[in-house]
Amino acid sequence: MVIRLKDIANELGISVVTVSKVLRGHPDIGAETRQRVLQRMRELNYQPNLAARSLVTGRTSTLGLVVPTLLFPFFAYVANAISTEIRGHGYNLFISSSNEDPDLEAQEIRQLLARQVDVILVASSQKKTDSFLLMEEQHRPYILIDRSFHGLDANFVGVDDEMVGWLATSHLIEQGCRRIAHIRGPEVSTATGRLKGYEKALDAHGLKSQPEHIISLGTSGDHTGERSGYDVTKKLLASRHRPDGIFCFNDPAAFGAIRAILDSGLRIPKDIAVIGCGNIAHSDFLRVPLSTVDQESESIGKAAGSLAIALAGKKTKIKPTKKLVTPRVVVRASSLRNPK
Amino acid sequence: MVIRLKDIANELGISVVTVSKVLRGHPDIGAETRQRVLQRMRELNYQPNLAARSLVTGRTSTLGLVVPTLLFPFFAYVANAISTEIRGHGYNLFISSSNEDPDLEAQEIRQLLARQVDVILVASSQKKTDSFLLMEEQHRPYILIDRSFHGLDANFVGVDDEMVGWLATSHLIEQGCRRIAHIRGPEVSTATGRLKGYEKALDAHGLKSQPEHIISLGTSGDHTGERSGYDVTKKLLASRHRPDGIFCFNDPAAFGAIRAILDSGLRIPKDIAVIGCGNIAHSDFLRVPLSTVDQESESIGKAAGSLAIALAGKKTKIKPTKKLVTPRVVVRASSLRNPK
DNA sequence: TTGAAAGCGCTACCAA
DNA sequence: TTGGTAGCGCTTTCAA
Repeated sequence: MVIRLKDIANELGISVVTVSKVLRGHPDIGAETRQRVLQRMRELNYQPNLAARSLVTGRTSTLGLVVPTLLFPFFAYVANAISTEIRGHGYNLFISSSNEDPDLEAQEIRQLLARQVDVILVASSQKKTDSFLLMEEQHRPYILIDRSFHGLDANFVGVDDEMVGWLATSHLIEQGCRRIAHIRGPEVSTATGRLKGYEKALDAHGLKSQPEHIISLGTSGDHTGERSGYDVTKKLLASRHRPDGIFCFNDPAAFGAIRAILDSGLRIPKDIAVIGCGNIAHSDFLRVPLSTVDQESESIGKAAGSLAIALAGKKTKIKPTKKLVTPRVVVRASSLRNPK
Repeated sequence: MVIRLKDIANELGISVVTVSKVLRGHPDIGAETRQRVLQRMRELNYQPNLAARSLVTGRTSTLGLVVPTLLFPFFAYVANAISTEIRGHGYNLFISSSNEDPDLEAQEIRQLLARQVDVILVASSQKKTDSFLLMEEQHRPYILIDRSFHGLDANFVGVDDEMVGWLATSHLIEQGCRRIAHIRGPEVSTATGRLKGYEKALDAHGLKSQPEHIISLGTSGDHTGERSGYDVTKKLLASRHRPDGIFCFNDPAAFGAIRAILDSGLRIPKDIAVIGCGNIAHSDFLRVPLSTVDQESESIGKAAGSLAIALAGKKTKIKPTKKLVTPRVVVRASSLRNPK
């Protein structure tokens, strides 16, 4: 019922090799033969068995993407962009989500290796680098997305997190904030980068970074950070030097921060200005439209997709590529104190 | 460098068949042999080449999912739920997005067929059923998600759209609305189902359905429906019988509707109550927290995933399964006129 | 309990 | 320009 090369060859009284060559657009085939074959393929709706092809060529024209979750829009956007980028190059994309669980992630990577995917793209939530060493060992190219690892010289595509922190903080400073707090994320490169940018911006403007103004978003059971954002903001508001600006690691944390501030009877941005990161959709419909730093997820996905295709099938390991995308500040009401 | 069955067999001085049997947990292998093989596999980090296995077995243990876009949270949630559901069953999921383009969708389906995926899951944006007939022809099981087709007796998993319309409209009626408008979606099953539920609810409560109160969301270039929602609501507000309640096809349209209503100096929900559909994340942080009908995307994904696994490898076509998930009204400020 | 042989559908290589 | 042969890594069948 499913047509094979051999069926077409038999029907037309020619060899499978000839049909195979036509299929792949091989040059040395007679025009007439080519036409006959192509027509029959079309009539029969022939689709080559790509699993069989893979076995011979050692390449599958598939990519594997592992993300912590698709529920967080950033990863959905990246996935969509990769998918769009590789379409038309004959590639297909396996997507699996690790639910932020390092062990599940390692297992997904092993599974994708078994699937012989040409390149693995991973937004990792691991602490250890075992999975990456496994890929190195098997000479499978891989690309880190969003989160990088210290001491691992790998392909990387992500936003320039230090610049994220720098831009967000500088913006608050420009708006007249002087006691700027930072609600930071967990111990991964994105959070440490943003923190560093925050500190540099304070320094550059002669502002002192107060230890009590850097507070960490708990992660336990709070998927997006909304609730934690609320809780830690409450603490910030109670501190001796109440901040007049807060840079939040991500938008959900900022949602929580805004709720906490309004609950306390303070005004945004007059008393406290708030800026988040991620540019979650519809943030301009919020009670207080949220200023944010856009991570340019589409650019990241596009760059990662095309890098993956470039890497696919390269036998020799080439020098890892690092692509840092430039973030962009989106100013809305939550931080706009001095309308021009 | 990549280990094969044969390598292990040679090392241990046994045959590939024996190793293969151990790999698959075949019963008739001696305990000692099994242990030796398993240990060596672990030491070498052996991963079977699944492409080779597929070629023999005719099954790939892969599923293909085609969605219009991952940018719309509903599809991201469904995809995530499918991914979670099939994990641990040894399945991997190809995800591709058609960007709402019927031709691209057809092409993606062909490609997935060539990949020999065991089952195809598709949230279709097609008008024609050619792709589905192709899958039938190749005896590939497929599952329609979210959108069904008239006259196509296929597996289907989705929310009960008629009940969505019924629940939303009934809720508005309970809140005292008497002139209820509906901003409907395009000519696909989801929109027609919700419209039908809307009309039935009006009927059941002795309310007349006014033609001018049913207005269609344009789709051109407005990805989510926000802008169209705004525009058509403006029209509704200008109509002779201004509605006192609006049921919107989806949440973004409702965002637009809310903006239009507030822009016109009217109050929500006092002058006009609004309810959407989809329960987009963070809708409780909006200027006016949005009431909505939750489509239970996780349930849909879970059901679709387990159905897919049940279908995989079934040679004979079995009677199509229809799974209708029950929607759930989420009441927030945009429609709550009579707090208890 | 173990293994030899055959073959899945395709492509690479080389000869005609 | 065409095609025979071999083989990709695995599983299936059946014999030992």
